[in-house]
Amino acid sequence: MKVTFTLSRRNPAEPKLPKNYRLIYDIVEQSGLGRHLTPAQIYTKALKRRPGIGFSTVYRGLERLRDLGLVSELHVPGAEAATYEPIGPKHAHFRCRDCGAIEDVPYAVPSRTLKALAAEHGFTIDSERVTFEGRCADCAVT
Amino acid sequence: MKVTFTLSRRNPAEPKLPKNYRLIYDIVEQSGLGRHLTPAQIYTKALKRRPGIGFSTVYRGLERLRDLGLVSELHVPGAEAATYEPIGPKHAHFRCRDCGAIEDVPYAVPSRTLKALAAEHGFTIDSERVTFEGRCADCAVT
DNA sequence: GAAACGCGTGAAAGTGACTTTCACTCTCAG
DNA sequence: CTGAGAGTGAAAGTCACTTTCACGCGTTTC
Repeated sequence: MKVTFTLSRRNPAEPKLPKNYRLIYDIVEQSGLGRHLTPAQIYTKALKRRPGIGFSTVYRGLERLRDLGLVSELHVPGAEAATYEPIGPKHAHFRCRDCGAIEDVPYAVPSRTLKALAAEHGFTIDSERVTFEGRCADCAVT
Repeated sequence: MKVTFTLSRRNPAEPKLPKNYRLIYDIVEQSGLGRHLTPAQIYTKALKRRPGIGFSTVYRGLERLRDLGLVSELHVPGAEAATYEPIGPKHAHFRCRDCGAIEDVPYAVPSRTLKALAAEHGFTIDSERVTFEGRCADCAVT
């Protein structure tokens, strides 16, 4: 799945993404949907492809990519670090309280509901985050 | 482990909960529904009522109260620290990306949906967290 | 009562995820 | 070629939170 060139095709006039940032983008993208990488994991993978790359570069890259809307940042309560995933269809997350595994869950708050809430409270809603917690199939057995 | 605390609000005259934990509970409780206090804020309030109380005691107390299900812990992406609120009806949270204010929002994932998701994926769901992000009424004007 | 026990306590040090700083390097328009 | 600005890596800093530990207070057990 070569999405990598859509980036430049989408807006060729846009300033080129620095190659390290591009590398980080590729790593997250290639992790695939449903995978959730921590900055440390991304750094490890990046090191193999570009020895000498710094930790701070990875953080900076993730920050930039997040701001550009190219990757999605995810904070899950109970998880020690943030995780990053490719942009995909809206979904919720499930975290197992025992093993800490994070799974994608196909759920989104109905847009009708969002509109109603926004109208009622007088705010605008840009994004939503839904996280479930419980015990995953594997841990439930024990 | 014997649970010696009966913390029913109907009988506050029987505080078997260590007094510092009770103090912390009272502070969160008195903050009222819809308020969200950080440990630092709670510590400040606690200091006024019981000079000399330690930071660690506040953290320990919150941890205990959370485990006992007496207060609710809330991690909001973008907010630097966790916040605590009294136990109340299930609701979602809204955070303004500009001023950082956190508001309660009356929304909960339908229990029918929860059951369906749990059955489909083979996990059990103990809790859910829904957070919206956007611009609040005040900040939208500017 | 007195001794024994255990939970609660506060200060301080530790941890770990991120962030900032800074001197250096690379890139590229002019 | 050249200079300005963006990017970079190492290291130090920040900050929320956790752990440790010696002490103390209250309760239990003679």
